[in-house]
Amino acid sequence: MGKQMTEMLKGTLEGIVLALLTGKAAYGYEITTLLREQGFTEIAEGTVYALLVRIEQKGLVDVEKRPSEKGPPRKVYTLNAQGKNELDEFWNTWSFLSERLEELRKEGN
Amino acid sequence: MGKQMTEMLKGTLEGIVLALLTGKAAYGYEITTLLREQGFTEIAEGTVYALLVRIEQKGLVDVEKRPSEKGPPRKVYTLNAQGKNELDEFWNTWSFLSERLEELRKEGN
DNA sequence: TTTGGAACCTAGTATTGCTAAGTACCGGTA
DNA sequence: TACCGGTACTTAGCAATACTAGGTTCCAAA
Repeated sequence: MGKQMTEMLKGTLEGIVLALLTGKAAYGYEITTLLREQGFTEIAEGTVYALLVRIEQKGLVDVEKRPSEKGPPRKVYTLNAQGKNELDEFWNTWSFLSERLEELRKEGN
Repeated sequence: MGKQMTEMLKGTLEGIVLALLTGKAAYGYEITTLLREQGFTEIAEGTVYALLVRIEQKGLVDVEKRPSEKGPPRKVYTLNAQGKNELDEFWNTWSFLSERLEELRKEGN
């Protein structure tokens, strides 16, 4: 992963995962796969699991264990009310930053 | 500063400062003021100085000391060729992330 | 002399993504 | 049976970066 991307993901990856969970519960391995499909091809597996632990501890998601036919049980994450709030805030913060950067890019000669 | 914004600035603040330096040299105190005017009202002064040390050590800027009428000498930073390359890469990384996020936002129901 | 603003510096902390290694479960294959 | 590969999750230690909270220097004005 490019160093720039790694640093830029700090603070956005959590929002990205929360957004992925909107309207659709998912488990860790699945989320990693989704991220890779969306173009984040080099996201480390461990990164995702660590992030999921974090958002669970923050109370942004509800967790349910479900058996899998192909391996150890899955931990399925569902966005709860608090998680939705956090996601709203994330979009606000993102919008602000995004607008500032687009202005800066325009000015750049 | 909101915690989300703090985390989101990781990886973008450097790009923002490089962008500010495009076509216009500036010194630390001035850059801090510029950032505040652009809406980043709570950027810590120490953060900017530390960042300037970093980009100087990475060789992205040239530095010149100039006397000031009102205090200790200013350190004026100018974007050099390597800095312009870094800024280009920054915009590429930013564009990628930005596009992914806009897609995610659209999908969010 | 003291105060305040301009201008810069830095040690320590918290957060977060990555590296690298591991465990558990199961089906297929030699 | 024994092994391998894919699914699925976990964790300890490291690196990068923004913040906190102090500090220093210089000069002019009160």
